[in-house]
Amino acid sequence: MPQYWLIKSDPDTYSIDDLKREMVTPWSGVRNYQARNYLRRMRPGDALLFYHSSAGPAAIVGLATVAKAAYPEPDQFRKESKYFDETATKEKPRWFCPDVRFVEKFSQAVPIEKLRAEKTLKNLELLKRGSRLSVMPVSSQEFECIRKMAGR
DNA sequence: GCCAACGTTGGC
DNA sequence: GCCAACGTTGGC
Repeated sequence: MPQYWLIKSDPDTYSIDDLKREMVTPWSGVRNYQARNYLRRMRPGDALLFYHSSAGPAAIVGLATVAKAAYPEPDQFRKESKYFDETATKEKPRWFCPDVRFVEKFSQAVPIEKLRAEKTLKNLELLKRGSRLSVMPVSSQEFECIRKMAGR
């Protein structure tokens, strides 16, 4: 059974359009342990809701899928990277990233305001007070609800 | 740009 | 191991 997840990205840094152009990208740069643990649980074929944060209006803007299970993230070893982590070693990597593949960009994005108005989504991690997790699981019911809201 | 909420760091 | 200070996130 595929699992469902939501991944956040600041579109000024990396948008759904960037993913559409690249098609596949390593989901690197996550530096939060809970989010990392979720990334490590992802399996090829899992479905990903792509969320744009910080941009007016914040919204779920499309779908992606896991192309490759998480592996040690290269940036943690690269001194010149902003994600360099001197505590990480090749023997004991600290951070992991899956490869993510573009699936579709919604013709109508689902803004956070509409998500909040939906009863089915009342427990969605994204909507919890002060939620800052950038990777989170989504139930199949929540996933289907959001897909319907996007007109799919 | 503001600011509340949160995770991390580091002194003790 | 506590907790204050700090930096970051993210909605508005």
